[in-house]
Amino acid sequence: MNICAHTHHDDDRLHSVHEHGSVKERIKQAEEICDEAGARLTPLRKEVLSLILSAKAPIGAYDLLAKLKNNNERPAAPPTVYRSLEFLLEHGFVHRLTSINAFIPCCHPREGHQAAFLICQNCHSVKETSANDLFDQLKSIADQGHFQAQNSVIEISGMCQQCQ
Amino acid sequence: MNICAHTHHDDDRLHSVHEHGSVKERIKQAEEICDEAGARLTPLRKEVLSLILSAKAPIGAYDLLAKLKNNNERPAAPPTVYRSLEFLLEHGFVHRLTSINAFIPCCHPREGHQAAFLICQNCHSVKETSANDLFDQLKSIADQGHFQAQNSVIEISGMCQQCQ
DNA sequence: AAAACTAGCGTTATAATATAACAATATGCT
DNA sequence: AGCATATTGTTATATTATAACGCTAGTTTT
Repeated sequence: MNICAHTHHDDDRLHSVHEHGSVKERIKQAEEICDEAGARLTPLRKEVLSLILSAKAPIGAYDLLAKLKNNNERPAAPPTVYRSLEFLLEHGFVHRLTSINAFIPCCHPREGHQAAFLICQNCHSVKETSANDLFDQLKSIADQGHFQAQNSVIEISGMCQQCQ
Repeated sequence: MNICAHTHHDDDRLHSVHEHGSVKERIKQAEEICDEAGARLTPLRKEVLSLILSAKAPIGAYDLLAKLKNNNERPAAPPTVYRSLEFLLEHGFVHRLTSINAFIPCCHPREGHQAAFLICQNCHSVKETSANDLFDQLKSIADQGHFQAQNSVIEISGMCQQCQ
């Protein structure tokens, strides 16, 4: 099992930088992935991804919209943001946290993994965990129900270590 | 592990009736639980619960609102529904499916359990599973992240047996 | 090169989901 | 009855998300 943090706590941020690289590096990685896949990381998409990477907590669509408007002349309306988010989700660069209607970067965009999230209700930090055992179990539950799983949402809310 | 269905498929419905009793019986059970807990299952709350029990698929807040308006003279606005839902959620009579913004009855209101849900994207049936092993694993993930879990959302979307 | 096609984005409008704030009424308690 | 509290009514608005249509620029086809 593997836990990655997306947070504003200093210690975690250091850890996070070590693990994930700077925003710039991660954008560059996204560009490479898009090149390989024949997808287009346009300036708009890049900016939205960059905003999500820079945010130190999950960020909502309308917060992204506001930042887009602040940052530049580019006109921006809700579909501008949602379309970019759709692209970023499809290509695995970000995750949607459905229980809080917000978005965070994916720690391991190449892996196409499913993840479980630990969401701190106090400081809004999020830890992304790729727990293979967990997903094996989920799969066995689905199998026992003769259910063909396509997509899973696992979000645990509570209190992170720093906030306890 | 234990799987319960909330669906309109005939075979499942029979199964479901056998398992859970009729709407009337389940309302009665809710009344008993409220009595024990000193909570008040008012006519409004009872009606909302009854609507959720009668629906053969997850039902949204505004659908409930529309049915309330149809059924009687009682005036109804969004807060009417949301407040009842809040009560029913708190007392474990219903679950919220955050990935589809809808509500279903809880199969085992006395147990105060956490559940995982298998949501069919085709027929909108839902199976509720109380998978203890799964929650043990979740707990161990949370522990490893030194995270104090309060609430978990596990929703798997896909295709149920009948729809495959 | 002109025409047809397409992906991406702009723009306007609206749908769908949820809550805040305050007023009125019902219920339980002494 | 009088008081406190819980519940519901009511109005307004916040928040999240999508539909529908048009424009532009780049690409492909002829």
